[in-house]
Amino acid sequence: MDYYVKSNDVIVSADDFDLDETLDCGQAFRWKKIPSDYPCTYTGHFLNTPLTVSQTDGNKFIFHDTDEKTFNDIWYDYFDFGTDYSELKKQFSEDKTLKKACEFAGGIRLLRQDSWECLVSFIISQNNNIPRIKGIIDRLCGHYGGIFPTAENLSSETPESLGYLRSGFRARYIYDASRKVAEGEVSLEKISAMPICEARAELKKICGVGAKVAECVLLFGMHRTEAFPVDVWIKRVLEKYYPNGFPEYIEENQGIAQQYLFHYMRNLSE
DNA sequence: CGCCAGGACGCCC
DNA sequence: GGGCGTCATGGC
Repeated sequence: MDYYVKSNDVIVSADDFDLDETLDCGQAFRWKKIPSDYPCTYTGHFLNTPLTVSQTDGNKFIFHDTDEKTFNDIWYDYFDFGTDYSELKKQFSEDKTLKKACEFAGGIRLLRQDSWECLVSFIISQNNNIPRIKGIIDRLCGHYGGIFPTAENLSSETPESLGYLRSGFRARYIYDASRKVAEGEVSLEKISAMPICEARAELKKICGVGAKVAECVLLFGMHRTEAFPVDVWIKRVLEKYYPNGFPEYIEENQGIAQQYLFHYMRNLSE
């Protein structure tokens, strides 16, 4: 990754990075593709910091209206520019199926998202499809002025007052997560530093957080790259390509491998 | 219309 | 421990 500042933009050249593949592969739900003069432009947030970013050609990116400090303090980490994905994909490609998945969408990067937003987002994700998950989160943020609400914000709601989300049975789960986090009964900060088994158990204290959601929070919201969420798509991958188990040598990065496989399997038939 | 979705939970055996 | 029905909503 290399960059320079030009007027109000930070211009980045980065390999192993594709905006469509990274921002629309089911790890984050709040980035929106918008029309622009560039081939591909997305707008979104990390916490309260907004960003509009374009991909101009293969490996050139424009972080619009961004100063050098904001880029270094926020976006460098958010887009995981400190990780060598080329090296990771080289390791993954020792496995035949993963090699195909990496070739299919080699521009996926594991975003370092906010743990609280991830927790709520993946509670909403259960037994749900991606377009509708996005809709519910959109209504949630819309209700709070376009910003993802804090646990304190949401703990003053009730499952009933969350009706505007049309999130169904998940409303009381959102409320329970908000209350427990706001009151300190569950500390996401402490969980992120725990050994992974303890972290899983701690997350599951929240109603509506089971094995899959806990794994997603660990992977996407705490960058625990050994976390391995198994949803229906990954279940199909495991049954079809890994009847004897997933390669052990990938273990500490199996969450990242999972992202390539998820995207590969989901788009295979399209 | 029916089937499905980045599942969790309670109940049953 | 594993199997099964239920949960609310809407995308396709």
